[in-house]
Amino acid sequence: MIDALDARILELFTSEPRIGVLEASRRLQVARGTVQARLDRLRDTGVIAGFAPTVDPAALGFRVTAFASLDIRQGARESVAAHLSRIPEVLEVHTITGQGDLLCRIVARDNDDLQRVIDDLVGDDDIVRTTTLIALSTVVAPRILPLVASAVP
Amino acid sequence: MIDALDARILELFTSEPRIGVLEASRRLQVARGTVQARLDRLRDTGVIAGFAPTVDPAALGFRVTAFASLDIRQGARESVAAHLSRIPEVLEVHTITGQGDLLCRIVARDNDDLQRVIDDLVGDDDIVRTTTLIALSTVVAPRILPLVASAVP
DNA sequence: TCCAGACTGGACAACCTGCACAGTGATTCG
DNA sequence: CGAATCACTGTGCAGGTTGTCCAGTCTGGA
Repeated sequence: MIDALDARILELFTSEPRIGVLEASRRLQVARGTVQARLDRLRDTGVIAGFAPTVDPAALGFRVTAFASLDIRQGARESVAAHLSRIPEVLEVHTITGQGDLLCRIVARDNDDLQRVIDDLVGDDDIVRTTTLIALSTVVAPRILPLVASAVP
Repeated sequence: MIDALDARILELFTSEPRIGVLEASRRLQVARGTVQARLDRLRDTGVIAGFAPTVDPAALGFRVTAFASLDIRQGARESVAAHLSRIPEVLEVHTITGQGDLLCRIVARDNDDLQRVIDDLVGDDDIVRTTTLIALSTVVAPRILPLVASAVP
């Protein structure tokens, strides 16, 4: 899938994104065209989904992160999904196995605000039950480099 | 915290990251220095955490995403955290309220591979119980723009 | 009214990008 | 075995962009 050079490119651009292709090629001791071609390929194959800036919700004032598990009425997934996507504090929703039907990642300004967001959430009659888990602290921050390294043959 | 111009800058760089400061200033009808100053400030205040490439685990061959809730022995959080951070498939771990003690986001190549990852996970004696939720589909993909828009006064 | 902060428009040198090219080495295939 | 294919190298060029200045203007607040 990817080789050691790809991994080193990903590592380099993850730790120093503003580095540029030329400087990267110098650091990696390869030709500029090679780095360019690798980056193009990584983008084409979808490994690199994009170079969007990473926005920190906490810095925007949304200091509370929580996960909500939703049980929904059968066949109502579409409408619930539409409902959830209209709530800006809902950052991510997955269909899951197990107890609940949907798992949402949500943020709020504080605990009071979280109550408001959850009230918004459950404002849909097709949502039967919810369980909310508040994230108290981040033990391992979102990361991808170890996985990239482990993906190299 | 941020104003409408900040929000438009974030939107623009999120949807077209390779755009550059100059082109952005043209699109937004403001001076280049303004965009540059705003970007610097957004980075200084931590709103923009970075411009790291977004790596898609699925494109790397890790097609299964799951969430594992771990109950751990009291006072063992540190050692468990160290244990988890050594597993590359563990992308993110939070301390949470509620049933479990830790919530992990993990990926694996397929369901068989997920079993291996979970076996790795529970290989720590301080982990008392685990519940695993497999993400079957993504209803709302990770997003931040609606939140950015809602943060504007 | 005055001031500090933000925005504008302009300038400059230095740098980087996108693109192209020929040459080389390794691997695959007939 | 020879040929073809592919990736990488090293190089060059034109054009655009960046980082960094500056002076002037505008705005809201003291």
